[in-house]
Amino acid sequence: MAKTSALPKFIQLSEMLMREIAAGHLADGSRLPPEREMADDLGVAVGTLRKALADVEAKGLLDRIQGSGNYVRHRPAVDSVYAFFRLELLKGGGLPTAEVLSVDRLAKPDGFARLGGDPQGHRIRRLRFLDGVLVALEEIWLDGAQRDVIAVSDLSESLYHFYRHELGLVIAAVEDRIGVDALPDWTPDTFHLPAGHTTGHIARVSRTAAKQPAEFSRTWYDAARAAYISRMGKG
Amino acid sequence: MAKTSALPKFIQLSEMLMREIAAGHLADGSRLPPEREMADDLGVAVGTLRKALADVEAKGLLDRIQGSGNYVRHRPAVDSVYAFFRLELLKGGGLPTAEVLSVDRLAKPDGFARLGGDPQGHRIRRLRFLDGVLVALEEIWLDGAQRDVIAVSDLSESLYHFYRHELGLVIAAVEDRIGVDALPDWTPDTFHLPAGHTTGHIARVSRTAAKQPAEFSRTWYDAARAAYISRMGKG
DNA sequence: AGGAATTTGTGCGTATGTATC
DNA sequence: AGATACATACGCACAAATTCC
Repeated sequence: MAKTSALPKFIQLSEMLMREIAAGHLADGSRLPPEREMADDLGVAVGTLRKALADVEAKGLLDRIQGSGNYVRHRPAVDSVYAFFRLELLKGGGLPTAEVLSVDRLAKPDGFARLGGDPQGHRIRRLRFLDGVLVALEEIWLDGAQRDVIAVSDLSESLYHFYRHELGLVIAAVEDRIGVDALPDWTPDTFHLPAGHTTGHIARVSRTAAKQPAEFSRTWYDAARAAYISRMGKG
Repeated sequence: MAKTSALPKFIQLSEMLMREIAAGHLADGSRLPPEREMADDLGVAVGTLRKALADVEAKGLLDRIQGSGNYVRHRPAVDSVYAFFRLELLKGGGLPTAEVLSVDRLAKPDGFARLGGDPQGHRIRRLRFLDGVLVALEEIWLDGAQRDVIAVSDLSESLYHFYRHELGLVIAAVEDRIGVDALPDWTPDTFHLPAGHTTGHIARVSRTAAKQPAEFSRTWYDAARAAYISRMGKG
C-alpha cells in the first residue's frame, strides 16, 4: 500500500493540542494529565509527546512546570486567532492575526461533495497576517446544512468558538489544499483585496474543515485521542 | 566531593558553540562535522548535541539542512553583541544589545588573583539590554598584563573580536558571580547609570573571563572540545 | 518540618525515515 | 542508485522540582 508521508507525529500532536485549547475544551489554568499517561493513551513515546508539548509552550498556550504539571494558558489575543495555524507553524513564529473578508452561501465547487449532504455551503474568506504582514488568502467551506445564514459579524471571535458555540461542532482535522489551482475562481480580483495589498509571495490556501459532533463525556482529550488514533492507524 | 549542580549539558554545549562562532573561528558558511562525529568527539549523546544545535539555530547563528549539514551563519548585528549571552539564554529570546560604559585599569579586587599574574586589571563595565530593556549591569575583568591601555572605542565591536584580534586570546569559559555582594563597591551610584535608568529588578552580574592562548592547529573545535572535556570531567 | 510520592527535565543509545549529494 | 547526513521516534534511567502526607 502506498504510504503517504504525513506530517511528523509531534507536529500532528501539537496541532491537536492547540486545537483543543483554542476550542475552549480546557479551562484556563487546568492541568493536563501526566506526560507518561498521556503518551500511553495516545500511543506515542514520551519523548514525542514532550516535543509536541514544547511546541505548544513555545506558542504561549501552555505552562510547563517541572515537578508540577502542564497547565493550559488561554491567551485571548492569540486564542481568537489560532483557529488555523498550520501556515503559522510552517513559518515558525510570529503573531498571527486574521481578518474576515466575506461570508457567502453558494453552491459547492466540484470535489467538495464529501464535506456534507447539502449541495450548498458557506464560503468564508479571510486574510491571514503574521506580525502584520499579509501571508495568505484563506478560504474555508462549511456545510450548508449547518445553518441558513452566517454573517461576518458572527465570526468576530475565533472560528473555533463559532463552530463550538453556534454550530455545536468541533474541528477534528484540517485538510489543506495549497496551490494556484486549488480553486479555479480564486484570483486577487475576485477576492477583493483591500487597497495597498498585493499577492506577491502570498500563498493561496484553501481549507476544508472536517467536522465531528461534540460529545465529550469522558476526559477532555478522549475524543481528540480517538480521532487522532483513527487517523494514525493505532501507534 | 561536593557536586555543584552545573547547567545542563546541552546548554553548555550551545554556549560553547555560540562562543566559537562569535569568536570568528568558523568562516561564514562553513560546515560543521557530522553530528555523530561531533557527539563522539565531545563525549555526549547525539540527542544532546542535537538539542544544543537546535538552540544555536534558534539564535540564528546556524543553518541546519537535512541531508546536507550544519552551516555557520554569521550575523554581524547579533554577532557583535553575543559576547556574553548566559543572561540572554535565561530569558529565552529577545534581541540582546550592549553599551560599554567605562574601561579602567585598576588594582584587582581580592579573590581575582587566579585571573592572571598582574596585580592590576582592566575593568570593563557594560549595560546589557534585551529588546531595548535594561536587564543587567555587567562587569568584566581582564588581566592587566595583556595590554597597557584599553579605550572604550576599542570595544565598539564584539568583545570576542577584541580578545581575538587585539589580544590574541580566546575565551574558553565564563565564570559568573551573580548577587548583591558580588562586588562590594558596585552600586548604582558608582556605576554612573545614564539618566532615566533605575536598578529595580535588575541583576548585578560580575563576570571573570578565563582565557586561553589561541592555538588551533587541528580541527576548529579541538581546543574548545579539550576545554569542555576538562571542565566536564570526561563524558 | 520533613520525607515520600509525583511529575517534569536531562541524557543516553538505537533504529528507521527522508533529504541531499 | 548508492552513500552521506540530518530528522523522527522509541524506550529507559536518573536528576530535579514540586506536592502531599
